[in-house]
Amino acid sequence: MKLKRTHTCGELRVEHVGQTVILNGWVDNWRDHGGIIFIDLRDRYGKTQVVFYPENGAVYPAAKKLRSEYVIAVKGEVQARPSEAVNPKLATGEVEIRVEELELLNVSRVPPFEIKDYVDASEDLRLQYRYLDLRRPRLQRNMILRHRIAQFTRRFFSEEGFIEIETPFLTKSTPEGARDFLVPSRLHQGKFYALPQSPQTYKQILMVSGFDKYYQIVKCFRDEDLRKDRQPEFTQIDLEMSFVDEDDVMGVVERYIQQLFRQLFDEDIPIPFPRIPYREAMERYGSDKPDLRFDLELTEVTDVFKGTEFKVFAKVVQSGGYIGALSVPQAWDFSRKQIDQLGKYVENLGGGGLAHMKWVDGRWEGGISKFLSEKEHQALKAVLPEAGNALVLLVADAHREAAQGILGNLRLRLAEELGFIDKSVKKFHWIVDFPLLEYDEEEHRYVARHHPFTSPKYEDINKLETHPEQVRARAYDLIFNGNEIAGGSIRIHTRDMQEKMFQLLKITPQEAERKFGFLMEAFQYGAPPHGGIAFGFDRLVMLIADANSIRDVIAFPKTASAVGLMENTPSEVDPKQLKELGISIKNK
RNA sequence: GGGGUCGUAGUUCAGUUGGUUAGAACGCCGGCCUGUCACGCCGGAGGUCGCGAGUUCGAGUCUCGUCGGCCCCGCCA
Repeated sequence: MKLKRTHTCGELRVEHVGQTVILNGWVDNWRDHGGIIFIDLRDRYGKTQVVFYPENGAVYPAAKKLRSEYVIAVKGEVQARPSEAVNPKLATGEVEIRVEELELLNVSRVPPFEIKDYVDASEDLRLQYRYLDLRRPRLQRNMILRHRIAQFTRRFFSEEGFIEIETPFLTKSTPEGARDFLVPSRLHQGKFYALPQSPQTYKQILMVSGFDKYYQIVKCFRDEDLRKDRQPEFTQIDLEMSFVDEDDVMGVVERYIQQLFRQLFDEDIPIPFPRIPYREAMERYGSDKPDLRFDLELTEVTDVFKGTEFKVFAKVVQSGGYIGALSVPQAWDFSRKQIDQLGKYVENLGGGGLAHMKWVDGRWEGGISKFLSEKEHQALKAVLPEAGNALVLLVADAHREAAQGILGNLRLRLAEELGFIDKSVKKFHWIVDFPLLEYDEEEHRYVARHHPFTSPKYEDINKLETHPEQVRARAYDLIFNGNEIAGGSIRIHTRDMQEKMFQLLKITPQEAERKFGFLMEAFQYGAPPHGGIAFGFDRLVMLIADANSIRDVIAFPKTASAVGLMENTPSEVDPKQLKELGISIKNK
């Protein structure tokens, strides 16, 4: 190319008037008036209007042929626009380039969709032509935002004394947790590496090595089904610190979030964040990641129905279950159809059903009201929050948390439907005191709720063998507007405790040795007390960018079925490659 | 693995009870236009109605299957 840019397309202002400049970029929009031709030239910095006049016989005919997404270089003088032609919507809107020279750097086929934020295209098309989608201002903004947050993150943790250390991608498959992506070994046929679900064990080993404060912005891999906020490969901000307790880890995270919003967006986020025990979150909001931008709390009404004639509830009460209610004044006039839809939603969540009744003008009506006694009517009214007319939704289940979870989902759905959520509000809080273990019905054993390296709370250690389900973990999750954006814990750092934990998880000493022997051995050489946390980086960026999906903040994401539409992955491989790996494909 | 939803022009969508030649907007192509900026005006081209069966005199429309996108449940320590 002859004409190399002297400025970007977002740069020129009135003070450049009179200068001769060169711009490079893409034809964003062209307006041919028969005589004068205007072209908006675009690059990632912005747009600048360039003007071709018919009097310039050398370039004018070539300008006539320019089309969308052609790549051009223009040389010319910056001129002030006539006052009536200033475009206030454009940062460069007070000036334009009177083109003297034009160089066509490349032509473009007509793109499958327009490179404009205001033009919609289906997501599969956008993913297939991801390079064009990424050329659009919105995704460019998202990627640049992601870059700024990543840069801030490195600067912040470095200044806090954290060392960035890379950990391997070719790692060891582990029995607990998510399904691993496996990588076959050519040099060791029949053996496999696993891509890391997280650098968990490596960062703990780094603590044993004395690195004290470690961080990394790192890819992690989990072979599980996708969601709008879950991709098979995703990025974590991973931290680990030695000689710390919960307050130290949570403290540095709070400073990080506060500084992030202050330095990047000049926004004040108050710290420390509230800490809500897991139990309380479930009781009040029916979620371990409640959205606190709106109220609407659950009410336990189990006692109201002690000795009830209403069979469904009677059965639940007898089995020691839970009955909870959600009283929604704003939904008091919901139609039969709307309530039926809520019922279907509950069924889809795996709930037994949704009971309802309405408090209208001082009395109960509709739904299950006719099956309840006058005493129950009064007791229910007394226990529910004071309100006028309201729709009351009731969920009963033998399993307390199952019922609460369903009510929690209803709470969220109703909040969205009824517009309770103020999008401008940012609510951060911690969930703490998680159960260490939960019982896995399928495997008939306890499994770690967080991961098997999480330390139990000191005061609960004596319950490890007698009441494992009551033991609380030294774990904490950071919730941002109802999204889990970080989770971590204080770890086990002695071999004895780690062995005890594996024993509780019904992992045999042999298996523990085979899978985690290196970690337990390391613990025998002066492992310091340590703990850490990991952020879902994509999620954090998604929430800050106000994007609808994690895919909008990842340059090359996969579809919901884990397919790369642009490059067509996964794909079959050459039989020769398989042979080298000692792998044969079993036909279905 | 299960549930929901969508699939019609290059794109975003409309398409009545199953009935003549499947429409609109944007984009694209051609013409006109010297101050537009999501320019304007005139004209034009453009369709395997995702794919495959079936029902029917007749299917974009109904049925079954299948493929794909998206959302949810399960799953995600």
